[in-house]
Amino acid sequence: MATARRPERDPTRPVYVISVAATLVSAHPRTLRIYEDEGLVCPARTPTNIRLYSEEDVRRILWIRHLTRDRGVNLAGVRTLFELEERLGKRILEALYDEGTRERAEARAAATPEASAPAAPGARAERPDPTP
Amino acid sequence: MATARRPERDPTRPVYVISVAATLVSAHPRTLRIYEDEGLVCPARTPTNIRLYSEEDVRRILWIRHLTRDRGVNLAGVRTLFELEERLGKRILEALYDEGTRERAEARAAATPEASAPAAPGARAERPDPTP
DNA sequence: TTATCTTGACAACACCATTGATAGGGTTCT
DNA sequence: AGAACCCTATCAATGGTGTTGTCAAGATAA
Repeated sequence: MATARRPERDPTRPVYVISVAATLVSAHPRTLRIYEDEGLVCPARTPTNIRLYSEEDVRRILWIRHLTRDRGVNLAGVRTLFELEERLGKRILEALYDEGTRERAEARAAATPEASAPAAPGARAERPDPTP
Repeated sequence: MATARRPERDPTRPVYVISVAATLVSAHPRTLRIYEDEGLVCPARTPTNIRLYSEEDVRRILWIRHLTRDRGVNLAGVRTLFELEERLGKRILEALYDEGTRERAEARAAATPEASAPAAPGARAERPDPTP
């Protein structure tokens, strides 16, 4: 705090209302509500029940969009993938994005402690903290 | 042959023609051909081009049946799950079947080197050895 | 006040999974 | 040789899914 230059860059912070989030992921608000009904995303709510999506929520939705649109996976498949990811502990989905290089991925996993994902396929550049 | 007591217990051995394999997994032969067209199974062929499914092939198909019928995952989702499994090295799908025990799964993964699968969920007692 | 949010229902559209039937032709077994 | 199975390929019916869209009646935010 103090400086107030960088207020709160927490990616878990709920900030986007549904219309904004829908625009960010190129989907209909209706679609986002369906994702929530299916248990794939859980946006926060204001005290007055308005949905607020965080960066992380948006990222998650971008994964859903990628899996469904680019890979043809249905929502049941997405649910299974997410469940598997949670069960196994870590970001297994990103392995799909390392096109053809498994060995190097393992080497990198041993080298870097975090941050190896080239962001979600549809996601733009996900910089953890540029702090200009 | 010889003793015929323990002929070949190799689960990779191609033994079942399509009609038999279809019966084993409760599916139409047509369906099995579709799975193959989709690249989800690769049964061996006789020199005269007849499909022969191994125990492993049958198990794989049982996984497909479980994922599609019980979990509602479509074939694209199955493909993604299989791809992920191959990318990550090993049997991640079984984590879905360990109802509610992740920590123990990790402990077991460090302990046992192989063989932990309780067979495919939908699979009925999976007789690996009819041995007539 | 006006725009945007909430839930719920209904619908259209195109695609998908599965089973099934058909055709013409090859293989296996009795 | 004949029956029963396999091959590929095509066409179709059935039921389900993903996505977008709209309408309603009401709460919230600028």
